[in-house]
Amino acid sequence: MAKGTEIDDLDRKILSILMRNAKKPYTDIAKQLFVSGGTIHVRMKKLEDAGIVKGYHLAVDPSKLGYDISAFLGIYLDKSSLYEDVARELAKIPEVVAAHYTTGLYSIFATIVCRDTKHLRDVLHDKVQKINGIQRTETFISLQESINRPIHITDEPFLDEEG
Amino acid sequence: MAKGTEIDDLDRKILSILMRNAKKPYTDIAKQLFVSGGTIHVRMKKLEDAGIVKGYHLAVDPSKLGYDISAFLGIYLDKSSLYEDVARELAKIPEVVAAHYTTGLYSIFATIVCRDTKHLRDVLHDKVQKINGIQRTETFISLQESINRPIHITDEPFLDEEG
DNA sequence: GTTGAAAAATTCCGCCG
DNA sequence: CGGCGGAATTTTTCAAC
Repeated sequence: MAKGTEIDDLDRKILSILMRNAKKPYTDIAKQLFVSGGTIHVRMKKLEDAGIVKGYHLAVDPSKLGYDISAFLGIYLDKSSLYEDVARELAKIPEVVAAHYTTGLYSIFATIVCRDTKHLRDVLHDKVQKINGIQRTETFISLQESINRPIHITDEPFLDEEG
Repeated sequence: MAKGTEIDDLDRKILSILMRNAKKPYTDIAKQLFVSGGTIHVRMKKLEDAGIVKGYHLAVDPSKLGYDISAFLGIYLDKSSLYEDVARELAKIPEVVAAHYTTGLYSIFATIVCRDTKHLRDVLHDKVQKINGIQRTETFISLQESINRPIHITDEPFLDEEG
């Protein structure tokens, strides 16, 4: 895996700012970091071309859209070699927003977001449990999300809007 | 909890598009949905004011920034009443990117992102295990992330870039 | 990495259905 | 009242240095 892209401190600072507020104008970031707007643009193009920046996403409040329940699923497989097949089936369930192949107790760790407890029950019973290769699942319902933030990639404790 | 904001199908479609690509120009979205650019702007302002849109984030590839290990932590507390205190301490650890108070086996479910196995070991041993009130933890290392996507809020199976 | 000018997008406001 | 359309402002983009 060739590593043809050097990331310096300026790149990390730009990313750190945009991870928190992707709408911040390049001109503002430039002022904050004491470089020109063009430099931010060139750096971002490099980071996008290198695949380091994967996309720009809107963060929404699921509960305000009627999605009140999120839950984590620890999934036991009949055989761990079935991982690919099961992951493909999980991807077909729109309520599944994340899935990881993991070490430890479970083979797959998935996150699902549902409207209410009935919806959750339906997804688990009618969709997840029907997937071939899943032995059983353990469900952890999230009662409260206390932390949700991007990874921290700079030395600074905080680097956010306003310059 | 007053519910003073009605979300219609147009709002949901706009959100669905921007959740996948927050950089998409309002003018493009307007064309795709057969309304004017001004309408997109007004709707987005409403959605932001209502707190439905919480922010705009850059998605980055952690491994390309040298963060190769992500892991899930199932945390057992001495007493579940300690949740607030423990959550506050977890928030001080920069490597902790998510934490949920959950039903089921664990009291808290956390996600951490680290550079390598040594870094992970240091975070677990020197930071997490030192927190008062944590009885023990179970660690699930993610070997592969197969699904990671926004919640699905429209009837359409897909609604993305290009109009 | 910078500058400055052209192109594009966002934002705002008066008008219409 | 909610959507429309154009004009003013701001931002992005891209050349040459």
